[in-house]
Amino acid sequence: MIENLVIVESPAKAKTIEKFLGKDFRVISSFGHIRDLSKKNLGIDIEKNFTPYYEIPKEKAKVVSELRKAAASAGTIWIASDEDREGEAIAWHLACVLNLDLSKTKRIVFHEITKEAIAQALDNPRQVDMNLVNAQQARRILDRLVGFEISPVLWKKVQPALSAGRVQSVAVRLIVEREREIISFKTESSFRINAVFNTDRLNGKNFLIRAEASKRFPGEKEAKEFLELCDGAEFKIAGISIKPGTRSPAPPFTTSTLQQEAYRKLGFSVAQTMAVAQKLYEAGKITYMRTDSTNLSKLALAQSRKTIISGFGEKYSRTRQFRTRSKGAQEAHEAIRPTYPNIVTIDGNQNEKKLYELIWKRTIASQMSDAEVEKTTISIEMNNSPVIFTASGEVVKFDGFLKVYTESTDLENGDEEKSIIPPVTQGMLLYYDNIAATQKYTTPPPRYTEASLVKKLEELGIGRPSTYAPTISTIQNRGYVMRQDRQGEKRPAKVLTLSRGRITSSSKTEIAGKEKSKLFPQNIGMIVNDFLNENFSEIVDYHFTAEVEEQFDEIAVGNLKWTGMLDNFYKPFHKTVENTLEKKDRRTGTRYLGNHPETGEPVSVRMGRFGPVAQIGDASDGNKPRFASLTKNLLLETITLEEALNLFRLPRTIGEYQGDEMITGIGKFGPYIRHRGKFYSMKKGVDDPYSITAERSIEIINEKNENDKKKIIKDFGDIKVLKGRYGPYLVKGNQNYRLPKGTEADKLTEDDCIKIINKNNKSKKSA
DNA sequence: CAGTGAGCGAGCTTCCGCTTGACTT
Repeated sequence: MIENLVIVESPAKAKTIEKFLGKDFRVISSFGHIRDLSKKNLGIDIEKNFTPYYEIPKEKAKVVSELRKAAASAGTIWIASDEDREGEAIAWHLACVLNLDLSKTKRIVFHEITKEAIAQALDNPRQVDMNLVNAQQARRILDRLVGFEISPVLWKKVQPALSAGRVQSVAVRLIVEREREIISFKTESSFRINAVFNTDRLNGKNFLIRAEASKRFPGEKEAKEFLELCDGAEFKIAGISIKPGTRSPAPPFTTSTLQQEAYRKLGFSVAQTMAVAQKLYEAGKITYMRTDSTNLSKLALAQSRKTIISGFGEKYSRTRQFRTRSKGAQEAHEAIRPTYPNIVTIDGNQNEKKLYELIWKRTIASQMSDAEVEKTTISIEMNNSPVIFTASGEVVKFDGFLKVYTESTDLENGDEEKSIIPPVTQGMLLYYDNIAATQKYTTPPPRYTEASLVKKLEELGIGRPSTYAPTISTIQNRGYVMRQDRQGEKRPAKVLTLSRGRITSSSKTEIAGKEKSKLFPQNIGMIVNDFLNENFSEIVDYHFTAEVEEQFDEIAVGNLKWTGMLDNFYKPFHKTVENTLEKKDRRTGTRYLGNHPETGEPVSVRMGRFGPVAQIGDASDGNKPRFASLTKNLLLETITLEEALNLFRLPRTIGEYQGDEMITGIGKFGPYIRHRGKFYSMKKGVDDPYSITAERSIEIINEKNENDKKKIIKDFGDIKVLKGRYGPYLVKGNQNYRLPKGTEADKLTEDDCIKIINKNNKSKKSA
């Protein structure tokens, strides 16, 4: 018998809290929600006023039985789930499942994990707030209705196993619409003028000033004319402005900003960031990593202050509390921060160390003084043109928080060069050293990265800290979008240079459209998006979540009945579902591209059973049509007749090697050469299946065979011991097997291998 | 790891938000 049982959501939190409480307390965790709507059917009885059917999912059975056992032998039960809508629902489900009397159940919330805060919580128990619980039920049921009524429409009208939802469908929409902006973007170019001035005509002891003209010139001709003007011009400093300014630190991390910075500074994917943060949290090194709050506890503020003063001095400390600005924030947790701000570095693997350091810097910087800067701008006028040149520079007078941390931006920064401006005076004459007119192209809006998509979703109030990473995974798993690279294309950029009275012309090549790990919409994503836009515009509207959230808030304060709210939503929504099922055609994304230049047969593209496909000819003519799959980066929406016809040139025979044919093609994993039934991948960016020579192909085949030979540690015919990425492993047929820990691979006999394989097969079956 | 594109038709797929393991080519 335990006197007191406290139930929290997270086991790591349970562990810490238990330390603060005496022997009369036991703290256990529910591991999040313990019940959910039944997975079979809809899980909601719509006729009976949206009565939900809750079930304890299989994977929660063990936790629940342990909770029941603990509850049965406890004196007082305190439910300390998080202080937000979901936490309140967890408290209610716990009370239901553990057969607790709601009027007697003690509901408490911790605002920070300190002895005083916990004592204060225990002194102020309240009851479960049913209005808040009902707001959660409305949220949950609405999401189920949207997801489970629209997805089956997609199975019928587009393709099986697809999905739609309040969050994921908007995420896809953002990516598709951005892609279309990029597709329709018209690149233009103009000439930018950059000058290097001398303070002295002679090349003696002087200063250089870099400045840019306020005007850009549309074409080469205009740029050249301006340079000619510059050659005869007198340049004079017309004005100097020195402005003091301050820069302030960014607020401490939330889930979303951590994901963005970890991507920008460390190159982590959203899922990777969360996995590493989870490890740090479990080790007690940082506070909870799924939060929308920028709030820091009093303890954290005090400790940060102490750390800053002892490390950098009093001058660098400025205690601040940041207001959380994001839409729909529920602030059940603190910002993400080091548990002990005085600990600068930690033990752990490289990624853990790097992420911890980032969190430490961000937290500490947020509690430091503003930086003081001095921005100098000088304007340089010409006596024969109204064009003004400006040079600007920034000098940091006091570094403040910059001593430890600067936030990165998403923009590919580059050409804006901030230099130190030399001591000059108004009216001073300057002499050009050189003036260059460089062709600059406009760039389309950037594609989303995983992290910038999270940022956008957060701005729209769509999704929660616990779902950002899973949502990004879902839309990739469904094939709606993919993380891809693009090599980019070369394009010429003209440069005209004026130096010593002469204008020379040259051209440099730059790479445009190079992309690394960006989110690209896939054909099926675009088809589904268009279908949803056309038929369910309300659901994929960017404001839909915000609007229903307002109603959930009304339910939470008791101003709105949750069943009535659902009824208002469901009636017209369900009608739309039925109408769409009844009246709309299947959507295949078919486009007719034109006729074959030789045979005159129609050429079209569409979404086929196995993905996007190009087709020559028509089955109704009695002839058999020819088919070819679209390659990865081709879109049904933009493919041209030429590109479609090109697809039919593969696979092709390019010659013989050792008496057998070599055939090139493009498969699921890119361009390949097939020889004697084996596939050899071509090198990305080097080889091209349309133009590769027989000699080069033989080179690739030999290289791959050599490498495969090196991988073999032991060869028993059917069974082999190979060297893999994670160390040695076994192969039999097309099955891989792990070796037991501590096995010496090079001493294995065939019998040993058979034993390992049999053992592995057995344990797989029993699992 | 890499073909496919006729059709038959049963049975399956799916949401968002809270939490961690268990599992690894």
